[in-house]
Amino acid sequence: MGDRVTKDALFDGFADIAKALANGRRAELIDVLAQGERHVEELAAEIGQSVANTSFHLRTLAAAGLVVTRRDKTRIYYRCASDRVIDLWFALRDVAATHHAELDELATRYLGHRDEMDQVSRAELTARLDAGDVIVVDVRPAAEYAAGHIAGARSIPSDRLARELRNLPPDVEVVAYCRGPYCVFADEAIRLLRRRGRTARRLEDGFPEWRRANLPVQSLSITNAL
Amino acid sequence: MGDRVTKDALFDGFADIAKALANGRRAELIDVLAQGERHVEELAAEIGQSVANTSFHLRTLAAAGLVVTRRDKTRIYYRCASDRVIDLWFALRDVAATHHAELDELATRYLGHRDEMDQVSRAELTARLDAGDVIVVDVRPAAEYAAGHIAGARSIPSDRLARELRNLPPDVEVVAYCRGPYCVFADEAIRLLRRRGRTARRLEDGFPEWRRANLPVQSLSITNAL
DNA sequence: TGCATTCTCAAAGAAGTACTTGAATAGCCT
DNA sequence: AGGCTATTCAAGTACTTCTTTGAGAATGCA
Repeated sequence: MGDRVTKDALFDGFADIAKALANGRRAELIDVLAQGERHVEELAAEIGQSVANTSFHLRTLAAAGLVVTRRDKTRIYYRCASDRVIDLWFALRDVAATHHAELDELATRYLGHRDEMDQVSRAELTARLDAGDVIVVDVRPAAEYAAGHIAGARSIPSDRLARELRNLPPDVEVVAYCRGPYCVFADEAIRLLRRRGRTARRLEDGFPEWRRANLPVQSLSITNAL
Repeated sequence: MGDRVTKDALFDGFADIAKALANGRRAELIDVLAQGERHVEELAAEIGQSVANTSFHLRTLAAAGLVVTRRDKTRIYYRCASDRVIDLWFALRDVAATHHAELDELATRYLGHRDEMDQVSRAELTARLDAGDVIVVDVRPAAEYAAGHIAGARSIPSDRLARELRNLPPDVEVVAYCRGPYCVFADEAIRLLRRRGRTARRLEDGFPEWRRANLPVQSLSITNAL
């Protein structure tokens, strides 16, 4: 009790959690799993890795307790172990954005320039949803919409937006959202919508941040309006 | 923009932050630096490592942007780059406590059994400090008290408590605090005080949590009552 | 029961990390 | 200027991690 060896072992335990996140592919996995549960094959496609390597990274995350699994027939679904894991991921991103010297440049290269002023806040969207004068479009992959989305949002994955645009009622502003601040789907959607003459803005951040703010969400099986 | 290679580079950037924390000795350093700034030699003693190795770990933390330095004469003082780093450390500990299978056992082995019911909440201590019917004792090393402490607290580092106990007014409850939930100083102090017949309790968590809750703090140079 | 699907495991090489030792640097003080 | 102190750097060894490949295990369906 109180000795060096035990203290070192304890802090090695904390470091184990950080080790689990200390790989870019695993960070991508957590970012995807923050949207909701997914199975291995989909996750492998999302992070652009082999199924074997994805499985290896998922086991690493599971060994640290960050993700848990559920089997349905031959599929195994992974999900974040709890909202605490999501909060840790947010905190990590936050530190990276504030202090990591090169991250700004990397983010700009991946995302392009984004006009922060041109985003809809969660508070504004809540009010506009109540007023009913806005169409909210979820441009993430359909599996993520199914696992959970903003209550009242409509799913149009970004690769289908060009085709389905005609089905959106005209003369109503569109608000698009995606995975979060480091996701390009909503930005691409906004650009496309504006080229087609629509009024469109991006929701600040994405679905996980909306959910963590205790705002109303739905999933295709369970409705969880708050 | 939006391509695989750039996305991987971006998430490797996030992983860099996690890598910085992915070592037990660096985790200990952050836990100490969450108390306030310290110089290399002290930090080396705190984590039980050589100065060279401590310096190496500190540079690793600095390269990731988690800590920054300040020179004063021949000493170099390290401190956390911002409160976001502290929040990340809290989030990491939180996940570890909730999901890391062996951490509970490691923590109990290091800390011994701690009666959660027997702690003073921050809210209660704030009220009692206003009422003035309590003595608050900071049992961390003197350097940490100097860098910042609870407003109104008195410094008695745990290794000096037995000798200085007689100077504490009798018949007043003592509340001891230290670095946080994974620090043994306050627990040891409480045990000693009770053996000597004093009424004594531990403050929940420690100084960094008090400060992050925006409660009044002081340092030996600057007073920052809120 | 047999076969397909989905995921995990094992081995192996390349790359990266931790800690020690001893030398080098940078700023102080007389 | 010269010696002093505090810190960093460099080299070396032992250990760990990442990714690929191909085999293996668990479940479901016909």
